[in-house]
Amino acid sequence: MKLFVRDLVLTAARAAHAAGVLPSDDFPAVEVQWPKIDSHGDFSTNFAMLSAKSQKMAPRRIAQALVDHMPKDTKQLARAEIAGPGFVNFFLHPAAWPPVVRQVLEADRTYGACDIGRGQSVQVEFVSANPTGPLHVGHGRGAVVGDTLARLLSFCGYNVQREYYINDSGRQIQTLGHSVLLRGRELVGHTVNFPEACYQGGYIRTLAKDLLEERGAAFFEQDDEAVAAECARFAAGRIIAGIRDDLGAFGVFFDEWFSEQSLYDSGQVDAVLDDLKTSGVVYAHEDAWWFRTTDFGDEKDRVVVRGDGRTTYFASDIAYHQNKFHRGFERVIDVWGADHHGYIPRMTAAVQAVGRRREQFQVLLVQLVSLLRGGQPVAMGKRSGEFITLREVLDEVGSDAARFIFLTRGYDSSLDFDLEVAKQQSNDNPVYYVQYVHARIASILHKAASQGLPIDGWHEAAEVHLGEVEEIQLIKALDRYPETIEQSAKTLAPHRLTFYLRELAALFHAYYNKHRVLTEDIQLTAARLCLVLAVQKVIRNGLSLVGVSAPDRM
RNA sequence: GCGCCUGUAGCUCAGCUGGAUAGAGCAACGGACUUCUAAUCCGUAGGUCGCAGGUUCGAAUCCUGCCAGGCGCGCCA
Repeated sequence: MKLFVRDLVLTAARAAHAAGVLPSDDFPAVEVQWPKIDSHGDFSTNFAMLSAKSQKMAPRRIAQALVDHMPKDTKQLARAEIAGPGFVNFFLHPAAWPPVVRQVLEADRTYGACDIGRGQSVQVEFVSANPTGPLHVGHGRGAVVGDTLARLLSFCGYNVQREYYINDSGRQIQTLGHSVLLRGRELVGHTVNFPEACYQGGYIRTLAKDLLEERGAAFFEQDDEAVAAECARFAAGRIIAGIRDDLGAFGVFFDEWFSEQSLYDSGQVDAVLDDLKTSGVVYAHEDAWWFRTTDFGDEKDRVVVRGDGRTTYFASDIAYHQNKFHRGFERVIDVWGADHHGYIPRMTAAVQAVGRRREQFQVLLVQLVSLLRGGQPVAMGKRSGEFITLREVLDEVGSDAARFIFLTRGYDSSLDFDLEVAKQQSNDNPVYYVQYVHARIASILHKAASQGLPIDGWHEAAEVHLGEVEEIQLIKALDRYPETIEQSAKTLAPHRLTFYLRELAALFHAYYNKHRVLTEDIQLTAARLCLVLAVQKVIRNGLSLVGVSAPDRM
């Protein structure tokens, strides 16, 4: 509907120019917005103010010219008026709205989809937690942000791939292997001194026990590097499998689990370092190799190969991101924890050094989650291993509530996740508020069906019988859905979708409390069934993009 | 010290990349179930958008400088 108004403005402007009222045909991009106040109409445009310069005219005079040349042959437009400094406000005829309901019903699951992506190949990399222990709530937030973003982008015509990067190389993995080995030795009767640097969590013992069952006691009696490596491989494999299960229970799935080690095995790390050495981006200083990230705006150069010859994490990350682009992604989005923000300048430097544009690489920093229970912080010791896992949270509050709550704020502000609130089946808990709409409508439809009423799609009665204020407001909200989707995809802001859903839900609940859908009047009932069915579809579509179920009963 | 994020109602947060009289939800107070689900709704109250300048027709939004909180600044990952 917004597009319709945009066309009105443009044709009016052209007509005014043709009639000689507007001197210039250099028009700005037409912006149409939804006014907050009813008296400002259904839509408004700031076109007159924006073109004041190029027209060399006062905004209100331009606005007048627009209004004078507004197409007269349209039935949807009731009137256009000038207001304030030069806004043109559009008032639509109530009959302009019901066709939106028809669009929703006909488009069904594809309502709101668009093609701004034009098949562009995008990778979203998220979670990517080290395989040294189970996921916690913070990872959960990253998982939901990344996953929902991927769903949104793909709904908007992007060709999306979801990837999890496994840091299965380097120090942490060695430590993991060592930790398991030591716990294994304990199990077979040795007294060991368990260093603080090792992983303290109880899951290490479980892993050791599993390994003991599989390989027998003799395995832990050996004492060499190979055994520790074996432990590491075993433990990492198990942990990743666990992570995969936990994410699956959360409705998060990946197309690719990419191994860091594979970059070393295939020689890609060495290859990219060699290339960068020849091009001079990587240089020797003292006894290490440095990346000239300052050339790309970083505050200091960064080491890629240490004095002892070992590469840094950064080195493999350069190779990794080069690899991403080699695989054909035109755009790469990384979702990171906010504590990694210092890493962004060097990573964008790396992306540019391997020949890509800065805009092709974006990082989303997801802020911290504080876990609470009834307002009190839950202790989340890192080293101690005393933390609540994502799995435990899911078991307690359920995937729907957890996912929705993670999206009730923008990812760039920190979030309090209260277990008690998340569990509550009350209006403190926004998931149920939205889901309840779906259930209520399902219930209406159920009853309608039992009375033999038509509930399968568009009915012409809706053309003339949807005129209540609450009905028009609902339809206007339905009309806004496609743009909400597009905007959240464009700005990479999945939380906008949950906010929209709450708004739509509020409008529906208000409508529901004021008007009955099933009435004595068959035509009216048929019309309202159409509306309510359309609302249900949009709720269902929106929830599905967020990865939340749309129950028929609650 | 430098950098990033945040600062909006008592609390938790939105605010459609610059629009008109800044919005929700909690909490508080007062109302609505014989009806298609009260996990809901209606009403009341609540504001110097951290502070000070600047940019322009117009600023919560953009720029600068302060103030406060969080995080980061390794040849760690």
